[in-house]
Amino acid sequence: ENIFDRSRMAPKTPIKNEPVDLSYQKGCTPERNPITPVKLVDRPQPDPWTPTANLKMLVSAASPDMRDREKKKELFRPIENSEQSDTPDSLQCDMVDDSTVDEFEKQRPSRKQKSLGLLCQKFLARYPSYPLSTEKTTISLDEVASILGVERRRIYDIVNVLESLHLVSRVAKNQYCWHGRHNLSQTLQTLQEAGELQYGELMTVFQHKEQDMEYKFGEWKREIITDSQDRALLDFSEPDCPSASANSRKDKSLRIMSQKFVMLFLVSKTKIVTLDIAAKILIEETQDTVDHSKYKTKVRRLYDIANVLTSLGLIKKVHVTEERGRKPAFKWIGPVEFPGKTDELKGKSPTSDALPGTQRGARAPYKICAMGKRRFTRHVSFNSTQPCEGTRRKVSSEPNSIHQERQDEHCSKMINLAAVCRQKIEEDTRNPRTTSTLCLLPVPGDSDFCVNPLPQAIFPVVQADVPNVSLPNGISSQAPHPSTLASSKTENGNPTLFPNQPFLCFPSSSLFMLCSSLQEDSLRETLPTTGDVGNWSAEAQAAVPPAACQKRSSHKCAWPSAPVDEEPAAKKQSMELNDVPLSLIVPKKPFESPTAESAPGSDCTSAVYLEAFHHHSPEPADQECFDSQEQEKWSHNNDSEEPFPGNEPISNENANQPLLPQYLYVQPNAGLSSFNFLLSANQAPGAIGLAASPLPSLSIPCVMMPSAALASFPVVCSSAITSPLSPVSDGSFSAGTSMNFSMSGLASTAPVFIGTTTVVTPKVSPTPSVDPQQPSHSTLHLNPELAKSCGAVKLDSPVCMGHPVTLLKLQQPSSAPLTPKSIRPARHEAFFKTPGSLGDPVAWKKNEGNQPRSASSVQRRLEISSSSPD
DNA sequence: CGATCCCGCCACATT
DNA sequence: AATGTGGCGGGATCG
Repeated sequence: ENIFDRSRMAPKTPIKNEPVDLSYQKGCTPERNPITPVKLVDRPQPDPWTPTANLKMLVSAASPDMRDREKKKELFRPIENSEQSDTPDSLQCDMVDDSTVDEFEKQRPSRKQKSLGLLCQKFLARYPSYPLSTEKTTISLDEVASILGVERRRIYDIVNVLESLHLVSRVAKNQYCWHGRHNLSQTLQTLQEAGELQYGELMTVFQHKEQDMEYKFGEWKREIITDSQDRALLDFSEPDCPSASANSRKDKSLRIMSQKFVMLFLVSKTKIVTLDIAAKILIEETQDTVDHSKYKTKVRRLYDIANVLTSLGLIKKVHVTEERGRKPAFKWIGPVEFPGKTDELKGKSPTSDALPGTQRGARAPYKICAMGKRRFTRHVSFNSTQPCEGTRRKVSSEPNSIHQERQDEHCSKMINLAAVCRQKIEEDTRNPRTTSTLCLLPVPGDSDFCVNPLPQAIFPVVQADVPNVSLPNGISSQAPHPSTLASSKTENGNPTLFPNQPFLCFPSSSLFMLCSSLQEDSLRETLPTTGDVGNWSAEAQAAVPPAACQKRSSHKCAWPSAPVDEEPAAKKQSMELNDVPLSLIVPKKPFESPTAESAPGSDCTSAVYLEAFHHHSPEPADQECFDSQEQEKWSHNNDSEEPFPGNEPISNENANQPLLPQYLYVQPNAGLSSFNFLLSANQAPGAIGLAASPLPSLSIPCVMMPSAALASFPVVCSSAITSPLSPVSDGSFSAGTSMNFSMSGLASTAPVFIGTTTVVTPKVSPTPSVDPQQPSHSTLHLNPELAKSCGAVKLDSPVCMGHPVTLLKLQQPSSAPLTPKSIRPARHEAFFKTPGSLGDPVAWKKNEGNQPRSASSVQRRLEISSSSPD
């Protein structure tokens, strides 16, 4: 419930009603709610006359908390409340009272409904995950508490944890400032490093045999005790001046605990920490006198923290079974790797400041404060920038380092994206059935690229909504076009699994990197886990003029060869820029120009860049980044050759070209793109060359999918694409050349098929020359064709046991926005729609709490942007 | 019955 | 002194 509506809730919504409820109501008709708890509440079937009920009633009546209950009750009966408000009659009230009592009794909101986790979600739903830098959201504890219908005490619990991660900061009494997740990755990185120092070794021990653990633990404790004082302070950024602010404060424990808790995760190899261990470690009590009560208390606190972290989508509950049985534990599902070289990036990105329209610019100069102290110098942001003041409270923490935000954001986005993907994958791996899946099927043509034929080779498709969770506003949330939406839903419902089908189906809104050959060492390339991602983007950014980054809106294709200078024309500004998850990769090769030429005519929703990517292989050793477990998992399922997008090793040696892996990268549209693709351009022999005019010269094993500007669409590609065949994109693409993806932007989301097989690739309109401008026409024509082709494929090739669904998708999208004018509007629409509003409720629910948040943020952004002409 | 964790008392901090 | 914070743990609920 909460998840959906946040769109409407303005921070200052009247306290009267639960904002959530209101929105909810608006969004859905009451009739639809039957299943929701609310419904239950409404049900006037008071049966209060059970002994228990009476008793409870009396008690509640007598107790002061009656109020609260009333409040809660209201929360749970959104509809009624709203009605009431509308009809201000005492009568109503009375009725309410009666019913309330009864109802109340009956369904005293279950404990769960009042859980801290839920509360936290509500809380988070009120604020954008990635607030615009310009908007400073202040949080009034009182207000929030009343709005959410809880005592302030509870809010403290939440805020304290959030504060420990720098999602908020205390500004004044009763006032907090919302920062969002912009700096989250950085914070986490800092924590990781700190954790490494503090717990690294210990955790290692823990993870292994418990035997020596005890011993180690004791040793560790002693150690800690000796110098921990110092350390502890360090870790906690807050205490800017540890010395000054008399560490006397014993408070902050929740914050500190929270940070430590997070550290444990980050340090842990398995990313799983049991409460038991965490509690023990965190007690840090001098002696092993882990007195039970203390332990108990610690655990209780950890639950509190865990709830919040869970709401943030950073951890999830799991159970680990050990000799003793199963223990409660939590698994880290947040970003794992962080760009190691923040500093470098910083220095490197010339563009950052230059970015046009960057709101950031408006910000006050940030000070870099060396608060970090010894080891944290680097992570300035971590500490509040203020000079120490007497007390912590006084220190109004400045929004954490604003500097290098772009990079950070960028990186974090990447990371988040990756994390999301990974998470999703993991989940899916576990329950393939529940989620839509991305199937990588054996690709006939190219072995390098080939996917494991095993049935297991099912990859989760990242739903459009999924990415939303962690992604910054623009990025993940592709505002799906209505039609798109429909299609996507369909997809959700039916996992795109084509047994034996030579297609690769990719979820939209995800970033994938496909490479031709697999190499062990290239693991670091793995999208999800690696910190490299950040680097890439950073690099790319640096290399490419900022302007180039965005602009699908402009419809111009920024080709590498073609200077991005045109970009300025694009009005869309920097706003989105920040959100652009990926940066363009500038082609280093000359051959690109041809491509550019061919493409120029067409509007590109997204810019496609080809680039010879050199891995700087900064850290060959990076493998570690990769969660070993994950690796195992993957390898487990597939013979080591998993072509999993993220993990796929980069093609290398076999590449024809001396240049190492080249990637074809499609720049997502600013903010709205559905997904990004990175494909290795290196062509392995037999690799697919894109026949399409755009990249003829390039032999690209794979084709990238354009990020449909607005739409998220699935891409299907067969590995063996013969040159003659041009990938067919949805109508909008007019199936011209693969490169025409750009056009897709106009089109709604349509699945893209890239296939080698003739069957697969219907040559709709092979002509690259297709005018992007008139996608509509082509679209029309094409659609039918596509449909046919699809049908043909389906029928003809056993390979494609494809679901009809898939086919449908293809057709649907095209049909929607055919008219030129519609196109425009469509886009516009897309602009304003957020996955949240459009998305499938179920899907949303499935996702972690953060999704909603991000969505909301997106929405906010969009709304804001709306004001300005596109 | 163990896992969770709500609830709110009450000490301490800040205003 | 009033009000803000938040440690803390009893005990209710959940599974």
